Amino acid sequence: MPAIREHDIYPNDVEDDDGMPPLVDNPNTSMSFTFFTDMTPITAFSVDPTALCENAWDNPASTSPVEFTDSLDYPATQTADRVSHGKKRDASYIPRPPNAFILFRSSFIRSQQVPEKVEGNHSTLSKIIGKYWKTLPREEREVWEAKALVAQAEHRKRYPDWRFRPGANALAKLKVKDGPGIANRKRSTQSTKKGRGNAESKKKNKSKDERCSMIADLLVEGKTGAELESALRNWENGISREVEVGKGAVGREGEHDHEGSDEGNWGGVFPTTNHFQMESVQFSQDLYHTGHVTQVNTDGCDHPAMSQPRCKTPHDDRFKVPLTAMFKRSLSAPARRFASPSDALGHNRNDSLTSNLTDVLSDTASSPPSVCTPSAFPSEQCEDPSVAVYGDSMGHLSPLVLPSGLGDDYPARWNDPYNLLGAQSPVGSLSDCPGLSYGHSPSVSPVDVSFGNYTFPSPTLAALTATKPENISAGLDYPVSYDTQCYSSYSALKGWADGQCASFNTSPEGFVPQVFVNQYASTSAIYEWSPLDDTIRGSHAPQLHNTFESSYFNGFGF
DNA sequence: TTGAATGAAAA
DNA sequence: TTTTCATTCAA
Repeated sequence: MPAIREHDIYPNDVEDDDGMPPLVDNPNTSMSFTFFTDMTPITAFSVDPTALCENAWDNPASTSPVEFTDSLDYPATQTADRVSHGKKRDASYIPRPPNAFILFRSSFIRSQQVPEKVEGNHSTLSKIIGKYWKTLPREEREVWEAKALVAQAEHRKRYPDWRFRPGANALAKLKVKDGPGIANRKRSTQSTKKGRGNAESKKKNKSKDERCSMIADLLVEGKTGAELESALRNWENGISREVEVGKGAVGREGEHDHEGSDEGNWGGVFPTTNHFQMESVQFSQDLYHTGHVTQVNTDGCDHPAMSQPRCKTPHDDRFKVPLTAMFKRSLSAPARRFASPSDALGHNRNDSLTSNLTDVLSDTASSPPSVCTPSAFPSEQCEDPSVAVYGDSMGHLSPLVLPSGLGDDYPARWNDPYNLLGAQSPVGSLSDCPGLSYGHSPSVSPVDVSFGNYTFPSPTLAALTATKPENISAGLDYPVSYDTQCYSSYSALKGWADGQCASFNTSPEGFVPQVFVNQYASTSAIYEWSPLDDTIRGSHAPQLHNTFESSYFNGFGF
């Protein structure tokens, strides 16, 4: 009996009664995409991240032994002879889209910077790369985040009906042996992986971990290949000698000891002479000459923003919120149609690239909303306007640069969160919204948005509605729900459709009438968003519920 | 290894 | 009903 896999087809929904699309490999999608070859919105990358789209599924992996490339080793179509993790996959298997780290790791391994002699074990390599990953400067990591988003979008286009089904394989295994498959998975205490083993094995693991750390550090120093091998040998010899003379093992010239933790206390600048930066992560210094970047040194390194050297071990908050999450912030975030004080204060609006990525790559009907904005919302039933929940400040957003030139020619986007594109409302104002205390109208008609060579259809409220599965509950399986695992609430933006109020007087508290309708909540609710402090407040649900229907939006072009 | 996504337990 | 978190799976 073949194993059940996440891509397996459930004919006639016999088995799959969750209301979600069947897990069908449907490469013959009817979706069409317009290509705008004259649009190059991403100049922050020396290589257009969308290039990945061309490589991700169609091209074989780079054959260059030294090039640190971003090409992906994904099947154009699922071929029977492809294997993943050494597992045989059947012809219709659809792998998951890679995340940023996976892309980075793949590229890194292909680049063969770490000689086989130094480390050939992929598990260990993963550890090394993981450590190295943590040292990546923010902007470098953002490139991979961007690539991952592109890969995800590409994946979504290619397999619109695909859905991740963790445990499908486990379930199959469960049928074979009585293992802990997803079906009978029980919550347990924290993973017992760590802490296992006796003292000796722990010591061994620590030693291995130190070696990984050392290799990662050498990579950060720019040592690769034979040079890396030699430097590592020296270090290992040093270790051996110190053990011999009874000093015990010391980590990396005795400078520090991780004590099993990745979070050391490296604060000093570590010279970056990385010789193997791939093309797409070689950032033009022009990026910093545009005046767009006002990088704050929040990484604990004493350095100007220009140089962005690495710290051996970042010990700050830079990556506590995944950049990807930031990229996603505008999915359901308010469109800032009013000049925000933040803007007035000169906040750089360069995270528009982030927005571009988000908007381009997002499919509101199936993507999770931000975990950054706001971190939590009042419940739909909240009636207390004092319950204002604070989201992230704009300052936490990506410092990526809006390419000069982008703007005039760039199409307006329906959910441009900072209205960087200067979209004007095509429809009227409050008076156009009869029967409502708060008028609303779409700020712009939905438009397709282009990203590199790709144009993605703008999500529409209609689409949102159309894809809402029946009989859903509690946000689970809901297309725009999001469980962030670590970073607060998914339910914050669940089911929220953007509705923008047209001209309306700012409330005495400074709240701008950005109106949101959670039409999928049990009770529709309307909230106001303030750009003053990025808070959401209020609920005007009861009295407006009956008049605030999606059809109303539809009447305005959604 | 990191990160996205899921699903189910806990709150 | 919402939040948390173990688990799977991308390479």
